[in-house]
Amino acid sequence: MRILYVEDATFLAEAVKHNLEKQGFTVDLTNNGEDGLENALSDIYDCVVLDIMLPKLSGTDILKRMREKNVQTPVIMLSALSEVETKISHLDHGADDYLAKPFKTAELVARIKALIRRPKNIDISDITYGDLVLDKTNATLNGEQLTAKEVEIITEFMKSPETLISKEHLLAKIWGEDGFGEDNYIESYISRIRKLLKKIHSKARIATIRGLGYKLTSK
Amino acid sequence: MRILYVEDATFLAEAVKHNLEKQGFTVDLTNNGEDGLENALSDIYDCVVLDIMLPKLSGTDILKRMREKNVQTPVIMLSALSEVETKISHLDHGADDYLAKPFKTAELVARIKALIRRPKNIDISDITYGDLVLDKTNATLNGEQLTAKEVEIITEFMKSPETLISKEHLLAKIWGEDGFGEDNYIESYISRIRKLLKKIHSKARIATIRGLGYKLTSK
DNA sequence: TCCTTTCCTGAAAGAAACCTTAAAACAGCT
DNA sequence: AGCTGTTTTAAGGTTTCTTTCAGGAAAGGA
Repeated sequence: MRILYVEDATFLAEAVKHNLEKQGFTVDLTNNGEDGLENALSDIYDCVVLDIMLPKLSGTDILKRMREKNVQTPVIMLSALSEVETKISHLDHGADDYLAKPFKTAELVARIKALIRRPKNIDISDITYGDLVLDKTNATLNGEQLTAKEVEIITEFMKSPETLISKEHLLAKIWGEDGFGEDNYIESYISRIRKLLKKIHSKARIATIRGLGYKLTSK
Repeated sequence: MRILYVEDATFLAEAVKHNLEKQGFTVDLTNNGEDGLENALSDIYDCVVLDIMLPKLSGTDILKRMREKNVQTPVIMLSALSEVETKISHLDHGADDYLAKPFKTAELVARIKALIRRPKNIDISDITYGDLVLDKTNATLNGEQLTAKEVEIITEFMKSPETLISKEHLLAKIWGEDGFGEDNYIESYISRIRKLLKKIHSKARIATIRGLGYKLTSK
């Protein structure tokens, strides 16, 4: 498992690198945005960790360019206090996760592992889970026509099945930016998606975990 | 929102405290490093403000000890020295922000608010103790579904197993602030958690230490 | 031992989170 | 502009969690 870590604070970078290597990862370290981008575009990594504040080219820019070039490596963004508000727009731009500084290395490791073990075929048009087949090109779930928002939501669940997904996450990822979405948007869509699952006679269902979120499960 | 402010200059301390309280914060004041550390380690604050020059124990030391003990409360450092190097070394040690004296109270208030509303990293790593596995991602304990409050309480115990945890601590940490909780809340939940542990057939149990609190133990 | 305090526990009331439905607002077409 | 399908809003109903209450059990002190 090979990881690219772009970070200019050498002190931190070395510490984290050491920790990740202890976990059996191979870690490439880059201390500025330009080199970081170049490495990231090589598309050989299993996961890319980007600090936001970087010399020459910001982490946000790297992420944007990666996705433009259709490099779909999982990305985790790191940020310090002042950049915190941008969390949502990062998820929007295709980051897979986000971690505020300071963080525990153990937590970064946990998140990297979570990203790496999740199914690879994410941006390919078909995602499957159990008896479900989501065809993003045609916007159908097992043949049933979906709306744009339905596709986005179902994608989130199918990308990480059996995993809790919070309303905040969905709002940030799908309604984006200033997150001025309401919980009820989601409740409303969940309701419709459940109807759909029933119609399809899928074994999978969306379970609610009160106070925390939802998860797609077939247990 | 509860704030700890460790400052030996009484004049300044009182003024700042007053201002913060006007903003609706609850403020605990400590005028020396030792007491400051003790309070900080209680881990019930939403933010800790540390002067650096303190009698008995410096702010830097308090910060270091906090992070050692894995207390991740946001910390703002105050100091008369405005040199860049000190700033950096504090941020390295895990401070979240830094303010040079003299400062305007409004500025401090603004920074505290910024820190507090910052989205917390949700710790997704599993916590284990003996035969127990708390999966915070899915809100389960050895597979059993938990409610939000149950997760919070069990987290406290599993973070510090074999350690006495007082009701006051739990109330402050989970029900927050002004002690608007009743002891019986906890007794009630402890009861349910014990049932759960039995159901799981765990060797661990929650022992009562009369008059003082509870602890998670497997002895 | 008896009395007081503290704690436990189950059941019921209350509160909060969530679900569902239908209608209004909106956006993209022709 | 009018039509169509999608998204948002709103409201009331439902479920589940949290708090409250009350009676009983255990612990400790006199």
